[in-house]
Amino acid sequence: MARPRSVDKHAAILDAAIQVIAQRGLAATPTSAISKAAGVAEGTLFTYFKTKDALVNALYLHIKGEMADAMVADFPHHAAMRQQLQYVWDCFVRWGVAHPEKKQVMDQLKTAAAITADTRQAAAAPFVAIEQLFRTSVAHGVLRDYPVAFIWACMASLADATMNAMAREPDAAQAYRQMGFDILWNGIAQGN
Amino acid sequence: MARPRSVDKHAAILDAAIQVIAQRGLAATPTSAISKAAGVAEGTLFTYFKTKDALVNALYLHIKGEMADAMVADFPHHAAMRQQLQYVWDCFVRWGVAHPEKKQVMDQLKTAAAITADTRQAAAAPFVAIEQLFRTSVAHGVLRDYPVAFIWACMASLADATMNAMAREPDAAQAYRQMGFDILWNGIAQGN
DNA sequence: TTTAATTGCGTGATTACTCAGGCATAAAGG
DNA sequence: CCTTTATGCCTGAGTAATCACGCAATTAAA
Repeated sequence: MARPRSVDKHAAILDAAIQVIAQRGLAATPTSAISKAAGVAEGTLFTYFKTKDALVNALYLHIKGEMADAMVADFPHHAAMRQQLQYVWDCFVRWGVAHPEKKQVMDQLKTAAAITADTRQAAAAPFVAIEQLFRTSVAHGVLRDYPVAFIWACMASLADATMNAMAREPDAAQAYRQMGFDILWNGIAQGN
Repeated sequence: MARPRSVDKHAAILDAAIQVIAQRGLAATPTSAISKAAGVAEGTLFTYFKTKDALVNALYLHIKGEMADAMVADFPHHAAMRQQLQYVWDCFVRWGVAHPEKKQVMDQLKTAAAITADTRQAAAAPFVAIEQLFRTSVAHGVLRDYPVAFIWACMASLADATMNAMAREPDAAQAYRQMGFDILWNGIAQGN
């Protein structure tokens, strides 16, 4: 019976937040800059997000969800585990290079006090499938018997370093992508 | 002919900044909180550091310098390269566990817009010795022929993941320390 | 006696969020 | 199909709070 909220505006605000935060840094971006970039009034931002912190948490979930989507699409369910892992790695790392602003924002949000523990937990949910891949690989003896959470953390941190190298030297991006994966694979795969 | 600046106060301000920033996050720590924690007046903080950004940059250099010191002391110059690398790794990772507040602050500063490019470059200087270790290792065929800067980035990121795991599960800290190093070593050492 | 550190209140700038008035939309009723 | 009406979105100037830093008076070292 009333004017509905606009999905477009919701998305525009999140997109604007990505652009502005990537450029200016989270601490230096006032809500006014975000609303202005989104093409809405300052007040409107607060009908879509109760507080700035709420916006930032929503942004975190939004970007993490996109990352997970990119890694799950076209997953080679019947390939060998090494191929599956490489697929996940490639998606991960390519996503970062294809969306540098989003990666920069994630770098900021990772350590932001505004992100609650609940949000961090919820953001991990879409990645259970990949954790399952690790679990299976360990069970089959393909990977060394390390805690799955630790393997995941090592992969994420290596991917981060790799994406930075790819961004810094775009000409050698493909080489770094493979180097990074080789380091990961040699690090965690069971030698024989 | 005049009252000299106090080395103690300079140090007290840096120490206080570490404590407060680790607890509240960089964005949420006003200079007043730092000066209060340091036991000096607000104005005094600004005779030791021109601006808040200057303080933050000095803090970055201070902590990075400490890290480098921890890794260079008692370095086993005549040991095998694997032992040398493991020594560096152990120092690095133990430093993080021994100084959790400092590590937290570094996590914040790593992505802080306040840190200038100059500061980042200056902070890298004390680590040239370790970069040299990598260079030599690559030249001798001990490590794979990857760019030294990339190897360094991978080590730093893996160390970060390892320190987080050690902090989360102190009982398994030693196990994680070794796991992390094994992953690194297997990842970058030349197989034969 | 001179110089500069020290103090802590003052201040101008910034910012997250509010709110009153206006307006668009969806449902109800004809 | 048109009108009515209730609902809640949209706007942007306003506000209270916060903060980095300045400054005039005071104090301590040389």
